[in-house]
Amino acid sequence: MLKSIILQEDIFDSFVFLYEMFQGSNNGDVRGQNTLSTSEEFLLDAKYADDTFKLDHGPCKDSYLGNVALQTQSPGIHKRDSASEILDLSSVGDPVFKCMNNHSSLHDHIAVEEVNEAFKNMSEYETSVMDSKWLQQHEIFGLKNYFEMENGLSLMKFDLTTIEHEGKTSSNIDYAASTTEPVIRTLNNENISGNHQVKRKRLTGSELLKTMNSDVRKVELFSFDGEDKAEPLVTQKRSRKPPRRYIEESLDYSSKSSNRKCGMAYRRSKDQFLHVKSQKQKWQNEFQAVQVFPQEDSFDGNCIQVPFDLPMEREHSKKNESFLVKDAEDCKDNRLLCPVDKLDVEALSAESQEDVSEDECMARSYAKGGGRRKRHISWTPSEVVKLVEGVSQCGVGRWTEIKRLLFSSSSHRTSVDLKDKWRNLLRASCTQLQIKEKVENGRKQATNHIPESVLWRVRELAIMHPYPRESRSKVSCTAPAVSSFTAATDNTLVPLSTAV
DNA sequence: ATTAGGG
DNA sequence: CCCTAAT
Repeated sequence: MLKSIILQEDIFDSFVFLYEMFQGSNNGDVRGQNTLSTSEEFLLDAKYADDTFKLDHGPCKDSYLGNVALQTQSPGIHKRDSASEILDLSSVGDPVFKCMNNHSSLHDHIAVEEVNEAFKNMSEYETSVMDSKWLQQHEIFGLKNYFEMENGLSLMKFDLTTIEHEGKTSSNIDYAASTTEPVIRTLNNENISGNHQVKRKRLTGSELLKTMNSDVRKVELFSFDGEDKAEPLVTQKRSRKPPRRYIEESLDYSSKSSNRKCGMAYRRSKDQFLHVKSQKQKWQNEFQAVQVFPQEDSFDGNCIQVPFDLPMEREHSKKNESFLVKDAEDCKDNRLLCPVDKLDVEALSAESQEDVSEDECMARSYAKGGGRRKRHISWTPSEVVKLVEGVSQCGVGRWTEIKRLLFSSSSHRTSVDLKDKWRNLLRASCTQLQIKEKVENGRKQATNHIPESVLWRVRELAIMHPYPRESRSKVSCTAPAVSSFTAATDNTLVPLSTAV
């Protein structure tokens, strides 16, 4: 039960409560109704905390950690790592609580001993609820939780010094043991360092940690009063479990031939180097395992992940709301976030030198994000035209050839991309044409940024070179519409001459 | 290594 | 776009 209490987030509040109660009720009658309710509260909270811990806490909402200044390449710090990150403060000489929020009655400095005394005076309940001995040793454990309190106005500054771990192949459990060693050890903690760590291990994949270096961090807690002026409270070394991003990065670094980290490099080398499939797939699997990992990294130090997912959302909303954008615009619609992207857009729309700038931008974006997913770059109409032309020349399915002929300059747009785009084009043309047939007078079918003429060519080409299988059904479903139209049109099977 | 196809 | 199977 004690370990559950440790996990409890509002432990500090509980301390405050007990302290107040202790002072208010004047040493004497602490085992009245209040105390009982306190005990229950503790138990309840403990249970709650345990549950939430099992749920792995989910994403963090508060953002006060965004100010954390990272001084190494370390990818970041898991804000809540529960038991494994309980600070080892047992060696702190005279630990004090320091209140940084004014609304608490426990202002300024309060010696832990006082609180401890408060507990001791609850003679009847200390055995059932609190373990005074344990409390003596770990008075401060609530401080860590205090770091994470919702009203936290605190700022954590992590001074990271990575230390080369001797045995690089230390298992996760070993690592965890060393991580939480001083505090956890005394906590009769089979549940914490046993179950939970094992669970964590399963999620992250034990292999990932094999090449980890353990890093020891000196944690300094600052309170800031509106200003940047920060006052160091506690300074303590600790070793912590490597966060997800860190895992990924060292995976990248550890494997020399892995170009996965930078998408550009990966794509490029894909064309040039020999590809070792088994290794690649192994990495992919591991990355997948990592991605399954619950999103508890509320922030990633040097990782700007947001722009990767955000644009997609933006794109959707934008498409729903203002869909009457012109063709020139909508190729930029999903890249409005960072100036780099705007650069990229401009480079894209300026079709001539798109290669160089694209590469540059891509490289930059990948360098930032770590490149777990290729950035979604909208297909420009010119690209679509090129693709259609390529299909008309080489035929459907010869994507590598098309890429070599027309997309050799653009290093993104792999052959697979071409294939996918063609598939999408097919679908788009199908639906759009259907819609158009259905609603002839519909106002400005802006639903497709692709020029209609291009779509017509897509259809023609689709008829000429029917797409292997899946689109066959799609084509067939739209075949009547097309056929009717082709019947109406003069010559549909001469697409090559019909320039766009 | 490429392609088709599902997600 | 990503991932995978099939070739």
